[in-house]
Amino acid sequence: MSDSTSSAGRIFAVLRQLAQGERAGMRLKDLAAAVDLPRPTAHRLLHALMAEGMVEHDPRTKLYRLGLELFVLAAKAGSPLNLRDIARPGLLRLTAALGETIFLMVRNGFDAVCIDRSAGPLPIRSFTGDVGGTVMLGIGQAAMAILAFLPPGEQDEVIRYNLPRMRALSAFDEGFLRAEMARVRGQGYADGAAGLIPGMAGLGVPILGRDGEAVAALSVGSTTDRMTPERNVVIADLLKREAGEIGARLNPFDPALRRPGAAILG
Amino acid sequence: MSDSTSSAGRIFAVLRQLAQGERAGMRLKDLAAAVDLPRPTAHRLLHALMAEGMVEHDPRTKLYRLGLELFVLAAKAGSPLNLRDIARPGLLRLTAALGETIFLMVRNGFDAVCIDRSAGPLPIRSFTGDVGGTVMLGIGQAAMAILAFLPPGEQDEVIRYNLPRMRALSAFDEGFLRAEMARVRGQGYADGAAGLIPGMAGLGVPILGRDGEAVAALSVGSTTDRMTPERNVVIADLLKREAGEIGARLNPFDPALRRPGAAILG
DNA sequence: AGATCAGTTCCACTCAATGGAATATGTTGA
DNA sequence: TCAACATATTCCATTGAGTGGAACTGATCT
Repeated sequence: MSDSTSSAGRIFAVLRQLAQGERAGMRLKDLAAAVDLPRPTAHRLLHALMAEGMVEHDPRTKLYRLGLELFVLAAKAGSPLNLRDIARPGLLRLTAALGETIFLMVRNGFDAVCIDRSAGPLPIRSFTGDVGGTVMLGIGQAAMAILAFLPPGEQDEVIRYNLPRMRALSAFDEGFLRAEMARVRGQGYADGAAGLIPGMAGLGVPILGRDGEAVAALSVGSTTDRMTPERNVVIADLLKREAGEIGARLNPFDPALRRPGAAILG
Repeated sequence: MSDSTSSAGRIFAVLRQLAQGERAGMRLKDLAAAVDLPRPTAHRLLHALMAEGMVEHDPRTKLYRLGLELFVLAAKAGSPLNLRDIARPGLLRLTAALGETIFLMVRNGFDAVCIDRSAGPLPIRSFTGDVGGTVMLGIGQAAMAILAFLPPGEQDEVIRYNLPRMRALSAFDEGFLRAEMARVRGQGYADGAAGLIPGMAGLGVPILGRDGEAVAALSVGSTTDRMTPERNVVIADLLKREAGEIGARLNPFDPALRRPGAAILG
């Protein structure tokens, strides 16, 4: 933390704390304690954030919570030619064709973030949750599909970083993870082997950048009874087709870049 | 601007500038000029934001753009009992029943922000755009539905603030706006009178808080040929039913609040 | 009604952020 | 290929913006 502008650190510590905290919001005292700031400092910070619309305050209950301006910023975030815009038609086609909920997940460091979701008719529980939801690379079909299609060096790095975090939740060992990655890489898609959420199953395929490295994934979230082995093959094919098209539209000759071949995503 | 923590102001000025700027990102020089900061300061700020994951930097092109962590924060933002979660089933039902794209917009000061969207089969252009999209209260059917169902005092305030902003875009006069508000209030829904986007039409109904004040809106985005007067009535009825149910589930005896009757949204 | 606790305001001090200058890096043109 | 330029990045002495202890206010509990 050598030279980090500490204002920024504090501001986002506060915002993250509000994001973690109770849905209804947090009181000043608890928030200040949680981020380890004196009350007056936290107070001033919160009011600055309120002026920006990033935090809301219910005067009746004295609760602070995240403001809607964050949606406005998030809407513009993401890869340059906007993966989301490119992928949307594909998501809609898949939902229409399969009658399932489709997720678009992007790699973000050691995690994958859901940046779009096209909802099917049946209600789905997923650890991804909704747009903005995060999972460790390797957990769930989409994030597994991404991990399985990273270059080996990066895979190792991700595993080294994520394994300890995974153990905290459940029993994941490196051997199992690597075997699963190999299997997924072989068949070209991740399916719902790990029954992390009872009754729920899914299937994910990677979206590959020009260099053949996974930058994102498409996945289906569904129930176990709808994901039969025969249907899985059909679904995987459809997903692969769309993912391939998205990847192709992502890559070619990015006009914003000097030469073709540049990575689209950091 | 008396005592505002200027760090926060600068940080969000930078983020907003990145949101406005070109999709592909901005160079340090231009960004610094745009937010009127010396280059080194902008540079330090950007790197602090990168450490937080709020900004990404493509080393090849030297372009800075908004990072995916914003999605993570935005996912947790919004009203306490999470209007979005409450409303989602309704959005899905409506999309299924009507085959149209449904928007969920929430009031945010003088604007309305789209916080969810359930996509129908046909491609829709709307000024709202997507989740995170913003429109002035009064523009478009959803934001008009909200405006029309605010208490008179607030309506005046909104009009006073928004009219100048509106004139910049197109010819809106106060008389027209007020007449439209009265009409919408009378029929209980906003329909696509103003053809701001050629070929596109829509219909919005308010979601009312316990005090009868609009806090949000449901709207349909569609094409003019699909929005016939007869169908509008059917659509309005369906929307009203769902909006009523959402409003009801929003209000009663919020357990987070001491007494029933508190406003859910700031 | 008094006590207690959370929220808010105040302001002198200080240390963190600032930004001018210097350096490094990469880009353009000849 | 190499100079000339433009942009990005690092450095560090200066300083004023943010800090936080203390005091005030107002709400809530007993």
